[in-house]
Amino acid sequence: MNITLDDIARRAGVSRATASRVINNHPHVNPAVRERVWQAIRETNYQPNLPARSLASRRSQVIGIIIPQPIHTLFADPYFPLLIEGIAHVCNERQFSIMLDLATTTDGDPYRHLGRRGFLEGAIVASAVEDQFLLQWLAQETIPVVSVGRITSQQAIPFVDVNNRHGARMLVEHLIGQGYRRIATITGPMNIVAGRDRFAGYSDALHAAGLPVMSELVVEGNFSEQSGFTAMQTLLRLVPIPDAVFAASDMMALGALKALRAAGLSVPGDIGLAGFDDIPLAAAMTPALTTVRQPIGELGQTAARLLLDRLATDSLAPVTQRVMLPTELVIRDSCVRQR
Amino acid sequence: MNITLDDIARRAGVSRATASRVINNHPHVNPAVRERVWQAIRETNYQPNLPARSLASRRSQVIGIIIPQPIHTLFADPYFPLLIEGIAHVCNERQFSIMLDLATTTDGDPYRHLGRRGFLEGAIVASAVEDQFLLQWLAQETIPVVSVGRITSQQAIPFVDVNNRHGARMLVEHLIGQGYRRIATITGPMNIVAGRDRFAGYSDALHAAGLPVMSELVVEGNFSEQSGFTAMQTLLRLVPIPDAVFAASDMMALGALKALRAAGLSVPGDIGLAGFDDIPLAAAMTPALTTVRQPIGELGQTAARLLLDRLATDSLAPVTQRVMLPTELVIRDSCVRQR
DNA sequence: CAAAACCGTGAAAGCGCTTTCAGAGGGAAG
DNA sequence: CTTCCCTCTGAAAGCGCTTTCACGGTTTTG
Repeated sequence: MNITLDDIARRAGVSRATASRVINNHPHVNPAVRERVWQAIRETNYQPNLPARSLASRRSQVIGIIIPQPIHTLFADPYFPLLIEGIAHVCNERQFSIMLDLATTTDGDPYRHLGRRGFLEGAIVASAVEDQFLLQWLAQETIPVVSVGRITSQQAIPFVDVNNRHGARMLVEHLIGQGYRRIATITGPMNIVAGRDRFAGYSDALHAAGLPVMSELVVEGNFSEQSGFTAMQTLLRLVPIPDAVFAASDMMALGALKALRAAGLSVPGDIGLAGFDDIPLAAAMTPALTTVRQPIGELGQTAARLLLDRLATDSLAPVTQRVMLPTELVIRDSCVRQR
Repeated sequence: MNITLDDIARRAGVSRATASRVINNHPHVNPAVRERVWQAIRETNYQPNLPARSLASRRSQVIGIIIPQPIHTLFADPYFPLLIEGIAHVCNERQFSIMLDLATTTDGDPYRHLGRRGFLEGAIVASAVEDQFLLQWLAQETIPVVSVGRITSQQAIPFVDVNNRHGARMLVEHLIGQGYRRIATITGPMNIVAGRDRFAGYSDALHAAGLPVMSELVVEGNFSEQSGFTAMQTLLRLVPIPDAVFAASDMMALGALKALRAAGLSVPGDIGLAGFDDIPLAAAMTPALTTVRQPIGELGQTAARLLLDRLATDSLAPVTQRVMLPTELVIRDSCVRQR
């Protein structure tokens, strides 16, 4: 019923093997023959059968994206869409398909063994909370994995990351330079490397300036707007309140801003505010948010390239690659010390 | 190297056929044998090879979700995540995987023929702009498709939808009941049925009340917050300005609200505002938004069930099913006529 | 000018599963 | 005691492709 490679071969007067070579762009095929085969393909509008191809070649041309978070939280923050877009861009170029593992992100069995089952050739894992499921999966899975952001306990996994610590430090040093002294921070989740690193950068800057890190000024969030709102409310109960706040993500900064507004405080008039990520929204906020830019799309592209390059070279050597992308301080209006 | 079904069969002392029967829960297998096979599977931690299974059975257990929009717009609105979540829920229950076709939503070839290529067993298409690509794809693809929202020109496609027209009418009648007379609307895209229907409901309500539909009071948006903002700015240039605005999506209502605030107008003090969708944000806005609730998650679940049921019955008869889900008027604080 | 290298091609052997078919055995029906 | 019909099982034939191997023919090399 469906057109198969045999049909094409017969139509072009060649063997199945040759037809396969043409489709896969293998060398050593007479140009005239090559053209005959292509013509047959065009005439019949032939579409190769993917499962058959996967079975025979052991390559599915599909990679998975694994983000261990509920799907709605996943899309509340523009970070992930931008990351995925970067990945998708590279995958499209190289004719790979992407499977967003939604089972992981909803209520299904997390981490079904799509790799061992021959479905995925590789996977990109992002924003990895180091939970038991993830580690178990990584241990059992046999396909190449690239991580966006490091996973502490799995040093063998290639990753692409930004220098969170350095970026955060630059930012907080900027705050100190503006004259702020009682600087609070709303951190990311401390079970994620990015969360810990940005906090470390905050500490670094304070230490370097001879300022103490006071635990009352440190509140843990989870990168979401809501958590930023709540954390800010906590900070506002301090006496005196902080004179500036470094939120470890722009979305948390947004939440914090809303809490400040609700409390009748103005930014930067009454209190300075800074974020991290430089999502598009940051520039559009009032006041425009001072933040640290991380090249999110590039992060995705790089991760995809790392993975696809690895898949292309059949060398089984575990190429442990690490790529660090630079961050950049973006100074806007949300933390200007008023005299 | 990898464990195959043959290994399992040998280990359990049965034929490959029997092992396959056990795995697929076929009847007519001796319980004792069944248990032996399961034990072998457990002991070896066997994972069946998916491509091989697809090839042999012609069923991949994967469905596609196709939303013909750039990925970042896709996630700016909570509508799609909620829809996807609904679909994912049902798919997880039935051991199906979901492929979010990101090639469609980014810059790749839209609509690769994943179905004809044996990769997808079925597809759900949502928010379908009736462009040439979509129609061409629908014409060529041979797998079952279910649509969320109708596609005018393709009446044969089963769909699940809400009664947009009726919902919009109820809402606008509520506005009229509040005493508003100069009621503007920011419509959805008019090349999508939902956009046209909500506008039709608006017209219905005005006609029924003997009010004219004035073209200056109708501005087309595209469901996005940004478009709501822009459209509201347009409406604010009218003299006099409208006394109420019906935005055909909550996100557009949010955009409109921001434009009103920027113009120094208060809602509902100076102007009434209403939306459509009842996304979680609607209740959280200040003022809380009066809107029309559509059961987004249920929409996704129903679509998935329709598709999966269809796949389960091998009957080739094109079962054209239509499901309409109810909408509900949700009255909050954004359009209360002040006396 | 023989040997070696290379090019272009087809036959055939799988990849790991599902599914049909046939058959053995046992109990119920005639 | 046949005949028929279940239940359970294995052999075998694919599903549609890739890839190895072998082989003739043509070039290049020493």
